[in-house]
Amino acid sequence: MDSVRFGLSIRALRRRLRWTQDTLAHRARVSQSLIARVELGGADRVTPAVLRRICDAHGARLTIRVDWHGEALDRLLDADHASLVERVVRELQANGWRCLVEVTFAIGRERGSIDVLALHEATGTLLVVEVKSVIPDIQATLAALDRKVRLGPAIARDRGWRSERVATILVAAEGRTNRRRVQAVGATFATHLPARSAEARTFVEQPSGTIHGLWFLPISTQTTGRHRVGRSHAPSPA
DNA sequence: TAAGCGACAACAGGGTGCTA
DNA sequence: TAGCACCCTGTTGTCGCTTA
Repeated sequence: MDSVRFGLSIRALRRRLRWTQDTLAHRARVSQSLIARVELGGADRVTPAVLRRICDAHGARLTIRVDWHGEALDRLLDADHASLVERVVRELQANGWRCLVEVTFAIGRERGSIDVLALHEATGTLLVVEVKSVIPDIQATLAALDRKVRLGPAIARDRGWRSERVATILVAAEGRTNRRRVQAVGATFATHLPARSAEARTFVEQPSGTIHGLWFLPISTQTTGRHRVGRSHAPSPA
Protein backbone atom coordinates (compact mmCIF):
# COMPACT_ATOMS: atom_id res chain seq x y z
CA MET A 1 0.00 0.00 0.00
CA ASP A 2 1.19 3.51 -0.77
CA SER A 3 0.74 5.09 2.67
CA VAL A 4 1.54 8.62 1.47
CA ARG A 5 -1.04 8.49 -1.30
CA PHE A 6 -3.54 6.94 1.12
CA GLY A 7 -2.98 9.79 3.57
CA LEU A 8 -3.33 12.45 0.88
CA SER A 9 -6.53 10.79 -0.30
CA ILE A 10 -8.04 10.81 3.17
CA ARG A 11 -7.10 14.43 3.64
CA ALA A 12 -8.58 15.43 0.29
CA LEU A 13 -11.84 13.64 1.06
CA ARG A 14 -12.01 15.13 4.54
CA ARG A 15 -11.44 18.69 3.27
CA ARG A 16 -13.99 18.20 0.53
CA LEU A 17 -16.53 17.59 3.31
CA ARG A 18 -15.16 20.56 5.30
CA TRP A 19 -14.47 18.34 8.30
CA THR A 20 -11.74 18.86 10.88
CA GLN A 21 -9.55 15.92 11.89
CA ASP A 22 -11.53 15.89 15.11
CA THR A 23 -14.80 15.48 13.23
CA LEU A 24 -13.43 12.63 11.17
CA ALA A 25 -11.91 11.01 14.25
CA HIS A 26 -15.28 11.11 15.99
CA ARG A 27 -17.06 9.59 12.98
CA ALA A 28 -14.44 6.87 12.57
CA ARG A 29 -14.30 6.21 16.33
CA VAL A 30 -10.56 6.87 16.62
CA SER A 31 -8.44 9.62 18.12
CA GLN A 32 -7.61 12.85 16.32
CA SER A 33 -3.89 12.11 16.55
CA LEU A 34 -4.43 8.86 14.71
CA ILE A 35 -6.11 10.75 11.85
CA ALA A 36 -3.13 13.08 11.75
CA ARG A 37 -0.76 10.12 11.64
CA VAL A 38 -2.64 8.51 8.78
CA GLU A 39 -2.86 11.73 6.75
CA LEU A 40 0.90 12.19 7.11
CA GLY A 41 1.63 8.80 5.62
CA GLY A 42 1.46 6.59 8.68
CA ALA A 43 -1.27 4.28 7.45
CA ASP A 44 1.15 1.37 7.49
CA ARG A 45 1.10 1.53 11.30
CA VAL A 46 -2.67 1.25 11.51
CA THR A 47 -4.78 -1.87 11.27
CA PRO A 48 -6.85 -2.48 8.15
CA ALA A 49 -9.98 -2.43 10.33
CA VAL A 50 -9.26 1.14 11.40
CA LEU A 51 -8.38 2.24 7.88
CA ARG A 52 -11.68 0.75 6.74
CA ARG A 53 -13.57 2.75 9.38
CA ILE A 54 -11.86 5.92 8.22
CA CYS A 55 -12.82 5.17 4.62
CA ASP A 56 -16.36 4.24 5.64
CA ALA A 57 -16.75 7.58 7.38
CA HIS A 58 -16.23 9.23 3.98
CA GLY A 59 -18.39 6.74 2.12
CA ALA A 60 -15.22 5.46 0.46
CA ARG A 61 -14.25 1.82 -0.02
CA LEU A 62 -10.95 0.32 1.11
CA THR A 63 -9.44 -2.37 -1.10
CA ILE A 64 -6.30 -4.27 -0.13
CA ARG A 65 -4.56 -6.54 -2.58
CA VAL A 66 -1.18 -8.24 -2.41
CA ASP A 67 0.84 -8.55 -5.62
CA TRP A 68 4.20 -10.29 -5.86
CA HIS A 69 6.21 -11.26 -8.92
CA GLY A 70 3.23 -11.60 -11.23
CA GLU A 71 1.55 -14.95 -10.70
CA ALA A 72 4.27 -16.22 -8.35
CA LEU A 73 2.16 -15.35 -5.29
CA ASP A 74 -0.73 -17.49 -6.51
CA ARG A 75 1.68 -20.39 -6.96
CA LEU A 76 3.12 -19.81 -3.49
CA LEU A 77 -0.32 -19.70 -1.86
CA ASP A 78 -1.22 -22.85 -3.71
CA ALA A 79 1.92 -24.70 -2.62
CA ASP A 80 0.92 -25.36 0.99
CA HIS A 81 -2.60 -26.33 -0.06
CA ALA A 82 -1.28 -28.66 -2.76
CA SER A 83 1.15 -30.21 -0.30
CA LEU A 84 -1.66 -30.98 2.14
CA VAL A 85 -3.89 -32.38 -0.60
CA GLU A 86 -1.03 -34.61 -1.74
CA ARG A 87 -0.53 -35.85 1.81
CA VAL A 88 -4.24 -36.61 2.23
CA VAL A 89 -4.47 -38.46 -1.07
CA ARG A 90 -1.42 -40.59 -0.21
CA GLU A 91 -2.93 -41.52 3.17
CA LEU A 92 -6.27 -42.40 1.59
CA GLN A 93 -4.88 -44.40 -1.32
CA ALA A 94 -2.59 -46.32 1.02
CA ASN A 95 -5.72 -47.47 2.83
CA GLY A 96 -7.68 -48.54 -0.20
CA TRP A 97 -9.67 -45.39 -1.02
CA ARG A 98 -10.32 -44.25 -4.59
CA CYS A 99 -9.59 -40.53 -4.78
CA LEU A 100 -10.58 -37.65 -6.99
CA VAL A 101 -8.91 -34.27 -6.51
CA GLU A 102 -10.42 -30.82 -7.14
CA VAL A 103 -13.81 -32.22 -8.13
CA THR A 104 -15.82 -29.40 -9.66
CA PHE A 105 -19.60 -29.48 -9.56
CA ALA A 106 -22.56 -27.50 -10.85
CA ILE A 107 -25.85 -28.71 -9.45
CA GLY A 108 -28.70 -26.30 -9.94
CA ARG A 109 -27.42 -22.95 -8.74
CA GLU A 110 -24.73 -24.57 -6.59
CA ARG A 111 -21.22 -24.41 -7.99
CA GLY A 112 -17.86 -25.13 -6.50
CA SER A 113 -15.21 -27.77 -6.06
CA ILE A 114 -14.35 -30.44 -3.51
CA ASP A 115 -10.66 -30.70 -2.61
CA VAL A 116 -10.70 -34.48 -2.27
CA LEU A 117 -13.61 -36.82 -2.89
CA ALA A 118 -12.86 -40.39 -1.90
CA LEU A 119 -14.74 -43.67 -2.04
CA HIS A 120 -14.08 -46.77 0.04
CA GLU A 121 -15.80 -49.35 -2.15
CA ALA A 122 -15.64 -52.22 0.32
CA THR A 123 -17.78 -50.33 2.84
CA GLY A 124 -19.63 -48.00 0.46
CA THR A 125 -18.27 -45.00 2.32
CA LEU A 126 -17.99 -41.65 0.57
CA LEU A 127 -15.57 -39.19 2.11
CA VAL A 128 -15.65 -35.45 1.49
CA VAL A 129 -12.37 -33.80 2.43
CA GLU A 130 -11.90 -30.05 2.71
CA VAL A 131 -8.26 -28.98 2.94
CA LYS A 132 -7.18 -25.76 4.63
CA SER A 133 -3.57 -24.67 5.00
CA VAL A 134 -4.89 -21.75 7.02
CA ILE A 135 -8.29 -21.34 8.66
CA PRO A 136 -9.15 -17.67 8.24
CA ASP A 137 -12.92 -17.87 8.71
CA ILE A 138 -14.33 -20.78 10.71
CA GLN A 139 -17.99 -20.10 9.95
CA ALA A 140 -17.42 -19.81 6.20
CA THR A 141 -15.30 -22.95 6.21
CA LEU A 142 -17.96 -24.97 8.01
CA ALA A 143 -20.74 -23.60 5.83
CA ALA A 144 -18.85 -24.55 2.67
CA LEU A 145 -18.16 -28.00 4.06
CA ASP A 146 -21.82 -28.57 4.98
CA ARG A 147 -22.84 -27.69 1.44
CA LYS A 148 -20.32 -30.10 -0.10
CA VAL A 149 -21.41 -32.91 2.21
CA ARG A 150 -25.02 -32.34 1.18
CA LEU A 151 -24.10 -32.46 -2.50
CA GLY A 152 -21.46 -35.19 -2.17
CA PRO A 153 -23.63 -38.21 -2.95
CA ALA A 154 -25.04 -36.58 -6.09
CA ILE A 155 -21.56 -35.59 -7.24
CA ALA A 156 -20.36 -39.14 -6.64
CA ARG A 157 -23.31 -40.61 -8.58
CA ASP A 158 -22.41 -38.39 -11.55
CA ARG A 159 -19.06 -40.19 -11.61
CA GLY A 160 -20.57 -43.64 -11.33
CA TRP A 161 -19.74 -44.07 -7.65
CA ARG A 162 -22.23 -45.82 -5.40
CA SER A 163 -22.13 -44.91 -1.72
CA GLU A 164 -24.20 -45.80 1.32
CA ARG A 165 -22.94 -43.20 3.74
CA VAL A 166 -21.06 -39.91 3.71
CA ALA A 167 -18.25 -38.90 6.02
CA THR A 168 -16.45 -35.57 6.22
CA ILE A 169 -13.02 -34.56 7.32
CA LEU A 170 -11.65 -31.05 7.47
CA VAL A 171 -7.89 -31.32 7.07
CA ALA A 172 -6.01 -28.38 8.52
CA ALA A 173 -2.30 -27.67 8.51
CA GLU A 174 -0.70 -28.64 11.80
CA GLY A 175 0.32 -25.54 13.72
CA ARG A 176 -0.38 -23.65 16.89
CA THR A 177 -2.20 -20.84 15.07
CA ASN A 178 -4.70 -23.14 13.38
CA ARG A 179 -5.18 -25.09 16.59
CA ARG A 180 -5.87 -21.92 18.52
CA ARG A 181 -8.39 -20.73 15.96
CA VAL A 182 -10.19 -24.02 16.22
CA GLN A 183 -9.95 -23.98 19.98
CA ALA A 184 -11.43 -20.48 20.11
CA VAL A 185 -14.67 -21.82 18.63
CA GLY A 186 -14.48 -25.21 20.26
CA ALA A 187 -18.23 -25.50 20.80
CA THR A 188 -18.92 -24.90 17.11
CA PHE A 189 -16.43 -27.58 16.10
CA ALA A 190 -17.76 -29.97 18.71
CA THR A 191 -21.14 -29.66 16.99
CA HIS A 192 -20.08 -29.82 13.34
CA LEU A 193 -16.85 -31.84 13.44
CA PRO A 194 -16.66 -33.63 16.78
CA ALA A 195 -14.00 -36.20 15.84
CA ARG A 196 -10.33 -35.33 16.23
CA SER A 197 -7.11 -36.33 14.48
CA ALA A 198 -6.69 -39.75 16.06
CA GLU A 199 -10.27 -40.75 15.25
CA ALA A 200 -9.95 -39.38 11.72
CA ARG A 201 -6.82 -41.40 11.12
CA THR A 202 -8.44 -44.55 12.51
CA PHE A 203 -11.45 -43.97 10.28
CA VAL A 204 -9.29 -43.55 7.19
CA GLU A 205 -7.49 -46.79 8.02
CA GLN A 206 -10.65 -48.73 8.87
CA PRO A 207 -13.83 -46.93 7.86
CA SER A 208 -16.81 -48.07 9.85
CA GLY A 209 -20.02 -46.12 10.23
CA THR A 210 -19.41 -42.47 9.50
CA ILE A 211 -17.39 -39.61 10.89
CA HIS A 212 -17.39 -35.83 10.89
CA GLY A 213 -14.02 -34.70 12.06
CA LEU A 214 -11.03 -32.46 12.01
CA TRP A 215 -7.57 -33.78 11.15
CA PHE A 216 -4.39 -31.78 11.66
CA LEU A 217 -1.64 -32.79 9.25
CA PRO A 218 1.82 -31.24 8.96
CA ILE A 219 2.80 -29.53 5.72
CA SER A 220 6.13 -30.94 4.63
CA THR A 221 7.48 -27.51 3.64
CA GLN A 222 6.28 -25.87 6.83
CA THR A 223 8.34 -25.40 9.99
CA THR A 224 6.11 -26.21 12.92
CA GLY A 225 6.43 -24.36 16.19
CA ARG A 226 8.07 -27.05 18.29
CA HIS A 227 10.88 -27.49 15.81
CA ARG A 228 11.78 -23.86 15.56
CA VAL A 229 14.60 -22.46 17.58
CA GLY A 230 14.34 -18.92 18.87
CA ARG A 231 11.84 -16.26 17.94
CA SER A 232 11.02 -15.32 14.40
CA HIS A 233 9.97 -11.69 14.68
CA ALA A 234 11.43 -9.43 12.08
CA PRO A 235 14.25 -7.31 13.47
CA SER A 236 13.44 -3.72 14.24
CA PRO A 237 14.67 -1.22 11.67
CA ALA A 238 17.86 0.46 12.82
C1' DT B 1 4.92 -42.09 21.68
C1' DA B 2 2.22 -38.64 19.63
C1' DA B 3 -1.50 -35.57 20.09
C1' DG B 4 -3.69 -31.97 22.46
C1' DC B 5 -3.70 -28.11 25.24
C1' DG B 6 -2.83 -24.74 29.17
C1' DA B 7 0.40 -21.44 30.87
C1' DC B 8 3.83 -18.28 30.30
C1' DA B 9 7.22 -15.05 28.29
C1' DA B 10 8.75 -12.07 24.76
C1' DC B 11 7.83 -9.00 21.41
C1' DA B 12 5.78 -5.74 17.97
C1' DG B 13 2.63 -2.71 16.99
C1' DG B 14 -1.85 -0.18 17.80
C1' DG B 15 -4.21 3.48 20.02
C1' DT B 16 -4.65 7.24 23.22
C1' DG B 17 -3.55 11.23 26.04
C1' DC B 18 -1.08 15.17 26.40
C1' DT B 19 1.17 19.14 24.80
C1' DA B 20 3.39 22.50 21.66
C1' DT C 1 -2.66 19.90 13.46
C1' DA C 2 1.44 17.36 14.63
C1' DG C 3 4.37 14.59 17.38
C1' DC C 4 5.96 12.16 21.43
C1' DA C 5 5.61 8.86 25.16
C1' DC C 6 3.31 5.43 27.25
C1' DC C 7 0.27 1.62 28.02
C1' DC C 8 -2.34 -2.11 26.30
C1' DT C 9 -3.33 -5.93 23.36
C1' DG C 10 -2.64 -9.62 20.22
C1' DT C 11 0.46 -12.98 18.34
C1' DT C 12 3.76 -16.45 18.50
C1' DG C 13 7.22 -19.71 20.36
C1' DT C 14 8.30 -22.71 24.08
C1' DC C 15 7.70 -25.72 27.89
C1' DG C 16 5.54 -29.20 30.29
C1' DC C 17 1.67 -31.89 31.58
C1' DT C 18 -2.19 -35.12 30.53
C1' DT C 19 -4.37 -38.48 27.77
C1' DA C 20 -5.15 -42.11 24.44
